[in-house]
Amino acid sequence: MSNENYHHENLKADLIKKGLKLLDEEGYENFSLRKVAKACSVSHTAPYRHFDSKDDLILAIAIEAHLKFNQCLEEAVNKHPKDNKSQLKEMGYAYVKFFVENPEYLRLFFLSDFANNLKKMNHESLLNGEQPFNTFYQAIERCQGEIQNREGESVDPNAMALSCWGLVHGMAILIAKKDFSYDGDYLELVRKVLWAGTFLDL
Amino acid sequence: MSNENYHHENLKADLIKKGLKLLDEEGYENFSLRKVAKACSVSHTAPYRHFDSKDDLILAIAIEAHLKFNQCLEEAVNKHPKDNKSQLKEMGYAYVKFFVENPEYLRLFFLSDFANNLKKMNHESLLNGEQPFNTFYQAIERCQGEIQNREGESVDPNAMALSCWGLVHGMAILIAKKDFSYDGDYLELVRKVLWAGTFLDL
DNA sequence: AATTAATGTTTACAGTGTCAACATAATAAT
DNA sequence: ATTATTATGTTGACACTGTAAACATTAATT
Repeated sequence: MSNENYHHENLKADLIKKGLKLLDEEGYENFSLRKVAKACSVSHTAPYRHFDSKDDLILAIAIEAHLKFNQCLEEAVNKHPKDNKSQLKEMGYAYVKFFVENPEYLRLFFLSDFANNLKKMNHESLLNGEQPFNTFYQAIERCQGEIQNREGESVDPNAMALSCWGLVHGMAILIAKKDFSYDGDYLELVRKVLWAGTFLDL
Repeated sequence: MSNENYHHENLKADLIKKGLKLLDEEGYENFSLRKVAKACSVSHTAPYRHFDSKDDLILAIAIEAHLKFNQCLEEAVNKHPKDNKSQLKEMGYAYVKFFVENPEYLRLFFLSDFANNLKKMNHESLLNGEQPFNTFYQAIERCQGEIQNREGESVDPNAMALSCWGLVHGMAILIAKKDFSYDGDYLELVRKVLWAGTFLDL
């Protein structure tokens, strides 16, 4: 560390941090490698010593964001230590809330390179129990025994998973993207949907 | 039309057509104005005589695609001329099917500039009854009188709309993006979810 | 027939991701 | 301790992008 101007103490971490900030501020569309480099006061090719490509940096940022997301979901679970259904409902609410409050993460999670990045991510660092979709999925599985439909039959686990996840995911996107317009408190409406006695009371 | 090489008979329509094709083939990420221009055998700035910007062309393409989407939804409605609930279920199925078969349209519809383009579109040419989300929304409204929850109470229209739309939208995205992995026929599973006696049987 | 508008082309510019060649600092091997 | 090696930075170049300005040609209007 003799010449402070040459070696940036921890550039890799800084690129992720500043990159996430840039993404928040300017949006996915206006995100560029060179801007991130400039934000870190470093030459425009310096990131290549730490990331293979732009997509690779975005992937790293996405992983970072997933950790935040996962934390939100787990906090929701912990609100209802012994009630599986309430866990799942609370988690659905947190799921929507997270994306409504961080709409830019939607693109990061689900659009960065359409399945490619996310697929890679799933197979790598997030498979060690920190994957939010696993967190969500597991909560669904814990409920499975407790759910019947109106005829008292048990429910197809796959149909239930798709249904729960789809509902929550769809609401999050529609609201975050402002496609669903409603003249009131969106999150309150979500609460109503999830606790209406229909969700999970198949 | 004396010199065929100079004036391209109907460049505007051709740009939209070839643009849509390019989008299908190369994906949103690799879509470029110059490629579309080249596909139309025209200089790279010619599109600017018909569209203000790249986003403006994409918007026009998105409108074109919405018409296709809308057609799918209306065909679904017409399968059940007098049964509002069946109309809505069939429409939900068509909704998912459309995006599963045309995954690239997801980005076009919901990511082209995050609400900006779509918002413009909603306020312009698609407000004349051709807007698919209106088609969907109206089907929901037609059902409203027929739906009660388990306690026999009528359901908050807004909660119902968000719930129906959200479920279908979410399933479409999760499946199209291959985030929901299932070892079987996805569309059959969707059918099961929608006809399980839970959807619309609040 | 002359003027104007519509629709093309060429050229130029700044911004992008990425690669190759080079420079410096930190580390390992002698 | 000196040297060789590796890690991490910089500079410069390239092809590609969107877009604006200046110019050219054809179609439409007067």
